[in-house]
Amino acid sequence: MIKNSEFVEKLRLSGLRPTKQRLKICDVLFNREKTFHFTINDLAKIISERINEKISLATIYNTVHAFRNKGYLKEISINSDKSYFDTNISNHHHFFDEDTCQLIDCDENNIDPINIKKNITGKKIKSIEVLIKVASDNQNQN
Amino acid sequence: MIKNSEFVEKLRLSGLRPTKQRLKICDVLFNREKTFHFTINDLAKIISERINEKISLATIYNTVHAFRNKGYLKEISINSDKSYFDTNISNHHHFFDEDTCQLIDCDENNIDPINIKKNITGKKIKSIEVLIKVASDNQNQN
DNA sequence: GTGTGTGCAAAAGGTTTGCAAGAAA
DNA sequence: TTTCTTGCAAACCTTTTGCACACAC
Repeated sequence: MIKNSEFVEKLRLSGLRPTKQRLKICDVLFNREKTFHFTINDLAKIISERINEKISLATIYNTVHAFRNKGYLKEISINSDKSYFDTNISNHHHFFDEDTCQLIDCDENNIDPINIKKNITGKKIKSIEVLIKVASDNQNQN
Repeated sequence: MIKNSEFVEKLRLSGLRPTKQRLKICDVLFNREKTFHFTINDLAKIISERINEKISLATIYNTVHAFRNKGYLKEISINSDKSYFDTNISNHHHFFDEDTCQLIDCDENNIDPINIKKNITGKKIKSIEVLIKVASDNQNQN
């Protein structure tokens, strides 16, 4: 259980004012046992279920983007109509369950480190993401 | 240079009627030396530049999705506001240049095969995609 | 007070859909 | 003539934006 004052400090340190909305979003995002994978829509739904006052969608977008830019959230590469975020910011990879559209962290022991032998000239590698798409066996697609 | 009759046959074999629009799109997509990475918007622009008659956006979406479902195109996982497709349907990975928003095929010798030691119970691995994001060195992000 | 953050509604952008007209079989 | 495909416009959904008001400092 992370205390409110810790969030306040963390936000201050990164130059973000600890507003009521941001603290509430911190609470929803980071007071969890397991890492949390979500879309903005998921998050908005959880927030509206948990609290009386509503946080505007624009604020949720702002906050999530601010947290991502500060490195408190990771945005996951999936081709989807929506963006997925992850509270686990460590270097790790994902399963994506196509049946449920859910992300699942891939344990780091479950996959060997990726080694890129030759990079694009003049560019720097910013990230390496592995996405393992899975689905039930009895799936037919057309 | 692939002949029109080859496209006709290919489409027929997959149960798709070889319409004028689909054949034109085949020509734009598959009559190339190198593999082609594109968004629907890219494709629509190229089509409208190359031919007199216009193909409706809805038809382009229909066709690209049909081709993807038949396995003639691969959809690439990137978190982006738009979908990216690839005419290279072989097992391979990608660089994504964040400066230009362009995909670049990663040579298969450039990265060792990915080995997933433990899969999600009850699920089958449908694909493994590696995305290497690169950008110019002098990039600051906030 | 000054600057930042919030909320609302409107707008934007990509994608999908419904349906009538057209083309392929 | 039956079925599939196209084209258009409207609808949809996620995300962004502009701006007035509120809050943090």
